[in-house]
Amino acid sequence: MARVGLTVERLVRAGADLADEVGFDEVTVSALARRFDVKVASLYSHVKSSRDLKTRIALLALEELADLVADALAGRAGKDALVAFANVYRDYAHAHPGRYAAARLDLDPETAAASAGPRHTQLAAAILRGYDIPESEHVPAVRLLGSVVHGYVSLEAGGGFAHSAPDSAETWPRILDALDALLRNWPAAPS
Amino acid sequence: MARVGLTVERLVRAGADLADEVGFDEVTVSALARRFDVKVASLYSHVKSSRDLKTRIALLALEELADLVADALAGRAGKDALVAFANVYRDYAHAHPGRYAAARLDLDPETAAASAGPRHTQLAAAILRGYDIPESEHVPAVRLLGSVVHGYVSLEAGGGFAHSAPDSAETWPRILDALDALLRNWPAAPS
DNA sequence: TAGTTTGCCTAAACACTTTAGGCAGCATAC
DNA sequence: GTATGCTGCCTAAAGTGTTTAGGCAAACTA
Repeated sequence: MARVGLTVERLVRAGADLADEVGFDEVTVSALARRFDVKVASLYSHVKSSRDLKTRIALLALEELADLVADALAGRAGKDALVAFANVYRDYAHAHPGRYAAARLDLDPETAAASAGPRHTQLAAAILRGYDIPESEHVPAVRLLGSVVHGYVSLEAGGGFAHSAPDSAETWPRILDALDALLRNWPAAPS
Repeated sequence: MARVGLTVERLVRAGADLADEVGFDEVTVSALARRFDVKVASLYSHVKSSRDLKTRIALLALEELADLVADALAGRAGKDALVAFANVYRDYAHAHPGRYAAARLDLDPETAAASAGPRHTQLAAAILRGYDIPESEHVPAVRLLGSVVHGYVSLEAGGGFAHSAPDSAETWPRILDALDALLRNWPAAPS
């Protein structure tokens, strides 16, 4: 019985690759075992359950994404930063659809709090430093930013823009122009 | 063998209810059979497969939503229409989380084209009539609108805003204010 | 080298999906 | 009012995924 050298890390990484290939919903403990040419039960020493595996893949994706965003934002400000920020998500979703889907998995509150999720919020907030938005409006502005980026990327991934012209790649820069314009002219809060 | 009177319509409606109760991912032919107190195999005369069932639930949800949006938009224009439009989606997602998730199912191109999906696009486009946006910018504007609404609602549903103040219900009106402001001051396309 | 840990195994129970083939309830035709 | 046929729900069975219990051998540790 040759030992293959399974570890949680290897399993999670392979699971993420599998997700990118066949879709996050298709990631299964069985499929992962096949990929390592190992019996299914063997994985259960490393991973508690199918749900646990998926959660770990989600955490990996969130980390990777946060690292990429942090890199992209370094040394940029204003629209430059905004565009870089948004493109990281969109490019990642295209290059790693399974991982991106994983990053959208509903985590339970404690897990979510310990994940890279909050880092994403902070990074988004950092972009606002390049714009003149009152502190009190930062939360809604960050949420809008996240909504637009996630919304566009996810509708695009779901084929929502596939059957109308022009191509979704063409309208994307316009979306960013609009977002930049909005942040430059953020409306005053009503009295 | 008392006949229960299964029909595709009853199954799909019950499936949608089930989705709202336990989550769309948990909707299963078996669970549906249990709900009708009928053997699993019996459902397969009405529904081709589990995938078929889910697709039909998705189509139902898209129809319901489009009808609600159409109703809400009747007799409204400008920001009034925008707010009504966005609220339909958000309220629907809160009241019917499973149906809303179903509406986001990836449909194959032909099915998607025959669904109420295109109606959603048309309804969103109708909102722009209340704003002064050049025809050539309608597509990006509609996509932005859809992205913000879907993005916010889906991040909210995923608990993305759950662990930061203020409550997501409080920032929502500000998001709509911002969206309205953006549509009123849509940036000119770069030369 | 002996003992302990630990990695991967076999075996088995349980759930969901899907197909094949059977029998009985119901509607129609006479 | 009975015969005929369709259809709805059934039983049976095979395939796949999840998960747990318990075993054997490989690899550290002394």
